[in-house]
Amino acid sequence: MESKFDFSKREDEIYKEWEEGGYFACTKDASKKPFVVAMPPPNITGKLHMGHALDNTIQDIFVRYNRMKQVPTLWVPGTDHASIATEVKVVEKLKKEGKTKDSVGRDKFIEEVWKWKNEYGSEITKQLRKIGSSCDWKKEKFTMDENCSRAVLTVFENLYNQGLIYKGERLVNWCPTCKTSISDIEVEYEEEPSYLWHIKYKVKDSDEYVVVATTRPETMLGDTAVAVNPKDERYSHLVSKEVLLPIVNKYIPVVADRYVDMEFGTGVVKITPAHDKNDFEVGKRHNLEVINLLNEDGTLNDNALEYKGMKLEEARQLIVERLKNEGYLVKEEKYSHNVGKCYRCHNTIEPYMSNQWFVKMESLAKPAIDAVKNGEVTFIPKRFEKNFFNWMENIEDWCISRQLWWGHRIPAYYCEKCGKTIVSKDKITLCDECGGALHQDEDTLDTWFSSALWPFSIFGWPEETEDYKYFYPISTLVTGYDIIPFWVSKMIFSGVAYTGKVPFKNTYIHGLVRDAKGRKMSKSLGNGVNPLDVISEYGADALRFSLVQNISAGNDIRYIPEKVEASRNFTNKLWNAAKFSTMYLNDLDVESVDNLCPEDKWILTKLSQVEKQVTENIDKFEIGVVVAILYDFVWSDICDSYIEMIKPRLYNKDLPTYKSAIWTLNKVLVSTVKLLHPYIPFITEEIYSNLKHEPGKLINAKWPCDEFKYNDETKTVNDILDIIKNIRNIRATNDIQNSQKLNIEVYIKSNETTNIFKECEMFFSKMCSIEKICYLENEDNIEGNYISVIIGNIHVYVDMSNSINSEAKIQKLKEEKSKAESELIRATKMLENKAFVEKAPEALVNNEKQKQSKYKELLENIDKELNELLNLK
RNA sequence: GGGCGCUUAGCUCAGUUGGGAGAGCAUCUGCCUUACAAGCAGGGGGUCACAGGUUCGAGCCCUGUAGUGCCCACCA
Repeated sequence: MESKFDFSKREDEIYKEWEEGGYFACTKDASKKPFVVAMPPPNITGKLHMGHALDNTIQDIFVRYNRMKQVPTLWVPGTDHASIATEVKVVEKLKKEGKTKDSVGRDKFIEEVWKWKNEYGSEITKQLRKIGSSCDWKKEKFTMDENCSRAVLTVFENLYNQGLIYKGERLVNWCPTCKTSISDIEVEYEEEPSYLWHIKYKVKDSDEYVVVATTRPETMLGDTAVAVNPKDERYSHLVSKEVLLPIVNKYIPVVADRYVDMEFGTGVVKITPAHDKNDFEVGKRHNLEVINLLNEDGTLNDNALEYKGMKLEEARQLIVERLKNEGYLVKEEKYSHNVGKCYRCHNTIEPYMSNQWFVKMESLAKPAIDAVKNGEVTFIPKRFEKNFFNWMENIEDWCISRQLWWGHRIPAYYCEKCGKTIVSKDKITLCDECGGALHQDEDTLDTWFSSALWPFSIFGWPEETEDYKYFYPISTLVTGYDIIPFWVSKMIFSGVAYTGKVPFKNTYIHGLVRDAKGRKMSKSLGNGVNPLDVISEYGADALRFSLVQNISAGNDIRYIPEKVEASRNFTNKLWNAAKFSTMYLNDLDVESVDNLCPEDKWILTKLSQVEKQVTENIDKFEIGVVVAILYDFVWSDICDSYIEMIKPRLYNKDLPTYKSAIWTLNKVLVSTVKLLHPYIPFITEEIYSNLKHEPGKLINAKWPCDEFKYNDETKTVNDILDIIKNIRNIRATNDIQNSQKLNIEVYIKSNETTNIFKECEMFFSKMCSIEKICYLENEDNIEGNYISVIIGNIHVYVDMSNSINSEAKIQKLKEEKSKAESELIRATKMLENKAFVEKAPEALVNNEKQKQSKYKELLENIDKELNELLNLK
């Protein structure tokens, strides 16, 4: 084996072998329930970031684990057409060429986007290969594929026919930069400093004024009323009178509406139905005129008098100036408030009247809520169910139309002759009523409309394909909590509504990857870490391992470079252990061995225990726990203990136990790389190829399920390791170098333990430089300068006569004494507590009793030794 | 305003039905011992945010307080 794993070269090569060898494909087996994962499709404009790295590592862990358990396993990859993001990219590209969307026209533009997609859209899938995602690329899907599109159109038509999709003039969130509507959840709010302007309106036929407070004085051009609270006695006499709207110079009514908060501002609100959601509702209740002030690009339109053509910001300044000059402005108060921003371009969103398509949510939400409530879908961790309920129970109708060209065009057709609207999943050209020509709706659908269908559209739904029948619903969805409202909840209600089944059983929710200071990684902060850079420096295995080490579901993790380094060190440690074992593998010419030593039985038993724990925890989605168990097993048990214990055997070919050491080491490493493969797939595959095992690659090797249970050997070897640690500690505290040999005398009560102990004698010389071991018939005759180590039923006396440092020894004994005393007190106190003895489980009480007698005995011994030493002085 | 988290060693975090506080990194001491200095051996370090409660027993369950973060709502 090479001295180091050349990850930069081998990771790519190994991945190629897997992909070209067809190892990612799933062989259907009707007798087995498959394990299926659908990758959250990244945007075709996307670049791999740490969130993808984490999300895909977790999916890959579950996938590789199930594959090795010989479950038919399928992971379907794919990408999302990302309407806004992609359209923006292509518009930018056209701009550089001096063209615009309109100058090239719709058909040509779409062509351009496809060209762009074919050129750049697979960037992200290449990058996903770099981190080792074992998905079946032959089944890769795209949300604008024929199949997926068919699903989208079918759903649209069905929902329309059920009356669950409607078109209407509504106030929507309008992004003047992207020139499209966006849904409520696509608006992000940011707090911005501003002013609260107090403006006075004169009451008609009276000398009285009312003062309104507003953060948006420019919208007064579209005011059609002022409102007060019906209970507000200050203003009740004004209700249904009229006030003069400054600048516009027209009278508008005073209305009473419960929406007005008497406590806030002056208690009088200007009502602009066309540009504020609440005002729109008030307007509906009072039949107010709706005056739209804006063009699509966010400039003011004809209704804005002399401010026509200006940007809102510009108009605001002029209007405030003018109000001031004309004496209408009574107060200018500093105020900060939330401003809605587009989640794509981060420009300010305007509430804007337009004709849009909506999905009626209420009847769709309910069955989805039920599916989660009755456990058909579970969230891991469970607390995210509350998030889901909170979102679904307060859901409003979903605005699904977008004024974009890239995406699924809405399958609604309008008759130019009779005006009829026909919705059809199939392309139609003539009106079925009057035979007139039809033209299709210009809008496209929200990207999330198609991703909502992902778990079944990828299998060919609405066709009842073989794949759909076998693979749907998928087993586990893995995603971050930030897209529960965008995507997870939509998939759940869609699955239930259209296929009659929940789309997935388990939803594993992970957190966000933040920077070392806990900040969200973002372009504007420039604190993003590129996973590809990390991979080229440390390897994909190290990155994967560091991302899942010590994580718990749903909680954010911080990206800390030292953690990757530690992970790299771990993979290196594993590599070296394997390299060590391969030095001897040529001599392993037998299938099985019979003369196993206690340490072999010990490590094999530990392996069985680890295998069991790993399986149990991964089945509970406890990835962080699994990683910790394996890390400890490899580093501490295999490397620090087992390999050190068998070195004397390996260094001597003539020993009858030479081959059993090699056999065991190989056996343990083969199983261990299997257990580790889901986390660090590349290096384990490479190591596996160097070990002795049944033919084949690790990626689909059989998950180990060896059952070794040598309890006596395991207990005794554990105790011996404990004793060795104590002797090493005695050396350190007494400043005794390893070059100076020590002798020990051993007393063991049980014959069984004595036999095992005797087989392990050589550990003492190798691991803590013990020269001579004497066995005692009883302990009564112990005399002279000894330090005792008592572990289990093994009593070891370290002969200190040649390494006299009586001060240090007295010190050490005193420490031991005080420790033993406090332990004894603790146990005694607990046992004196009647309530404890009566109510605690019996095993626990017995345990304390055992401790009590053990420490009593220990204390006697220590006292004896101490007295001897003190008498000597 | 409504909801959900978090607070455990210097740092980053685990801690799964309540049963003597853990890891990695950092730190200190001693080691180039023929798998590995990306290493080996040993050590130090915590009133589990605070205050009450339930319990024989609480990091864990309940109530409250403080700090901190996120999501939803959007009072102009």
